Amino acid sequence: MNGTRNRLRHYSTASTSHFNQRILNLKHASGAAKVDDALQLFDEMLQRQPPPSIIDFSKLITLIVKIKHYSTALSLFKKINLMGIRSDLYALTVSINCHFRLNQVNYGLAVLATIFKQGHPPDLATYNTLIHGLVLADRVFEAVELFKKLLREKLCEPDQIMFGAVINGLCKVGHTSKALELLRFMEAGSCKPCVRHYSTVIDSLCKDKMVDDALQLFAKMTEKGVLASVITYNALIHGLCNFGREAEAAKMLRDMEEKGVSPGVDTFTILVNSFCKQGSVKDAELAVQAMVRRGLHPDVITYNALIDGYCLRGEIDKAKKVIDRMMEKELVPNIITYNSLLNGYCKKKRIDEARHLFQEIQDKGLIPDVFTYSTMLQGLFHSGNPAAARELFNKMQAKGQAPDIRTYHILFHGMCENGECCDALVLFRSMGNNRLMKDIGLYTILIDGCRKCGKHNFAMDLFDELILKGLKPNVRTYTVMITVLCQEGLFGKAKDLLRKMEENGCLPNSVTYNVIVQEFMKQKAFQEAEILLEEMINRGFSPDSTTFSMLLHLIPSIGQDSPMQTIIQKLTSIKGSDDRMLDSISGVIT
DNA sequence: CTAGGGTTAG
Repeated sequence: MNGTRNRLRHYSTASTSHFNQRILNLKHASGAAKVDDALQLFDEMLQRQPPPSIIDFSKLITLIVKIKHYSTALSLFKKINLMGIRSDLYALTVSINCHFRLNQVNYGLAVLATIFKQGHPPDLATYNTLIHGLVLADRVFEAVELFKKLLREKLCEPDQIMFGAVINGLCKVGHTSKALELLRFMEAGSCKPCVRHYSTVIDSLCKDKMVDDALQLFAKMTEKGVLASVITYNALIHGLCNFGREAEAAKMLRDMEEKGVSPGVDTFTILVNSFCKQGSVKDAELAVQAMVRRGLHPDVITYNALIDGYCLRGEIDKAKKVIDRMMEKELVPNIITYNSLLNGYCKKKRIDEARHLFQEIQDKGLIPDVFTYSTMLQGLFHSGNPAAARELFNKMQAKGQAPDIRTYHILFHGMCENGECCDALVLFRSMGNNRLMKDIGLYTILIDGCRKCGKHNFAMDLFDELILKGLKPNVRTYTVMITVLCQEGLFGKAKDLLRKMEENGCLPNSVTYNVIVQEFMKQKAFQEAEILLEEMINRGFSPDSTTFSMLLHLIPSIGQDSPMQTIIQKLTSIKGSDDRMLDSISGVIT
């Protein structure tokens, strides 16, 4: 009797270790066959008598979860349960995770109910899975509520992972200040924040345009002896770049290397992208050289940034050369690569080549996405073919690519640009009460579109309408509206609106002032133009080239002691002050 | 926590 049991146990252990070895082998395997191999192993395990334990099955299924085959994982759990093997807390927690990832939150919660029914209290890992899952499913509020309940009722002691999930959730929904509070709470307590927590909040602050606060937090973190990681630096470099602070970003790169943190391909890609966006592809190329010198290989994303940079400047041939360069490195251009190229053609109104490329993309087996269609739409409108554009707009929906807000911006702008503002308004009205009707950008496009079509009344009605709806006009909306009023000769109202926008917390910018000054000059309201010109200069804005040349043409016709004369003098002396921006940058990255 | 593409005022 005893001998039999021992032999059995011995046999069972041997088979388990056999499976364990194969599970371990699979763990380090990669490629497409991995799932198939795992499934085969699963079947073998299922047939084994006596069957392996739930622990062994969970090990295997966890591998399948890691490659994101959540529904497969769930079906395997179901199979073993049908075979009479009961899930333990670990297995149930993995199931919850799968349901959440599949956006089946309610099923996940049903599994939680099973956990309670089985009489095991959930452990920290279960709660972490729940909170993380709720955040992933965009149910951050519930995640935070659960977290608070756990704290309040002392159901568990939150660890760094739980704090991390909550901080991440708060940042995700834009409550960065709450995340910051939680970070302070951690600093004061026993579960101290680590780089990940700081990095999440730093990244979120940067995305909230509070780069300086992010830098402050970075300094504080360093003071506390927490070492920054590549991710921390990437967030800061990205934030700085987004606000044109490339020189500081480059300094940050230096700083990280001095501290022994190696920048990654992504770090350089951020810089490449940023240099391209602000028009300096030359610096972008230098950044690529710098990364290669460090033994890093530019990837598709890096090359795409460069290609986009060239396309934005209309240098399509150079962009194509970059594509050749990346293909030599055996990197395959993707839809994003071609979208940039398509955008290049469309912006240059090379519509035949754009159409050709659009076909070529599909011949290559790539599927045009919202970006592709939106870009092509814009090209068709821009080259004066609104009918073809409308047709494509229908086609994209038929092909299952739903237009997004930007597609609609392009559509309505395109229609108005082609004199179809009445059709645009009809279409706008027919769209019902969805998010589009509350989009201030779309209203701005329509107002300006009606203005360009000469329908000033429609423009003014739209403005009243958006105010009635409680929408907040932005600088662009006000600027367009001021133009409408000026062109109607309603100078008093235009000036009132200029004051009112400020009262509403929306400061006029350089474009606003240039537009109003130009309109006043066009209609020979020189006194008014002069006052506003003075005001704009005092606020640190300078006339654009149009305003400037209008002023120059005025010189012969105004008196020597006119105030306009002194303004012109003032202007000629500050000319040329903007040209020393980009020099410092190329020198910093070496 | 992790870099890339399409949109609106002169």
